Amino acid sequence: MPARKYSRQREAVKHFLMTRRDHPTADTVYSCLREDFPNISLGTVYRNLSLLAELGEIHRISTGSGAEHFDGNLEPHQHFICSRCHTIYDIRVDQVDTLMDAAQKASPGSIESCHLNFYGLCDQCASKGFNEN
Amino acid sequence: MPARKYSRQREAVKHFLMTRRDHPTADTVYSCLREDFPNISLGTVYRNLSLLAELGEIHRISTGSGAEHFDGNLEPHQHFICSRCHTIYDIRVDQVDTLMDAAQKASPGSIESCHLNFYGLCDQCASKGFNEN
DNA sequence: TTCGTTGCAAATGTTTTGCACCTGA
DNA sequence: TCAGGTGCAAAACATTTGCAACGAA
Repeated sequence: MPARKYSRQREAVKHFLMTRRDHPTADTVYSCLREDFPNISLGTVYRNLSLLAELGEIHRISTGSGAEHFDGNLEPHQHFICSRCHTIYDIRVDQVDTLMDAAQKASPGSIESCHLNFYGLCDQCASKGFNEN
Repeated sequence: MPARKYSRQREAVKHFLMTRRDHPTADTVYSCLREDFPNISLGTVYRNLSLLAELGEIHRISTGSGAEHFDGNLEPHQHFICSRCHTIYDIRVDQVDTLMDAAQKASPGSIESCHLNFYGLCDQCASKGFNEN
């Protein structure tokens, strides 16, 4: 890994994610940062998102539909993803540490992290009378 | 949802996944099926994978790196994904039902399924002396 | 006959990369 | 000074889609 230098852009990407309570995609980060950095490029946003994720300073969320989402919230938490509107909600489940201990016993390697996504219809969509399909 | 007709290709996609113990990508499914169906197209493979996943006859696995993987194993199980070689291992953790009950209480919607991925270095990679980065 | 399915190819959407220039240390 | 970072544009991937022909019911 090469040495790292300060960059205004990287700082802005991280700061932006930390002040959001939702889970933007790279493209959303790009559009929003453009307001402060009219010349920032999408490539730079992607490069910094990948780097920050690798450093563990942000989290990458794969929902299984379309683009990746990013999360600046480092508190341990999990996600509920609505199968209809694809909104990602934060939820907090306590038993995760116990779960990881149990999983470690059955695991072909040393577990370092765990992504726990719950899927279903969110209450908003349910109240609009949507059913699953 | 439209009525469904039998198709040799869809049957082959499903059969292929059920006989594999690993977790192929769409492209792998395509390449392997080409041996039996020299004319099958990638589009058809994608269409059938999506359809089967929607019907719950196979599972879609998002690892967060590159293409989606598919799994014909419908037994409840979870995955350990090596951060270095990206191999997906099946693991079995028992507490998942309890966990889902607990999550339901904190959830902004009705939970229907849950994807649980563990990340870390697999023993193979660890023994090759790799560290995390 | 009907309508879902296929193969093909083109299109789309997302992410990565090469390169010349810029900038922080 | 110089390695890392940036902007830009092109490329690389992964996946979806339009359409005419095909095939199951």
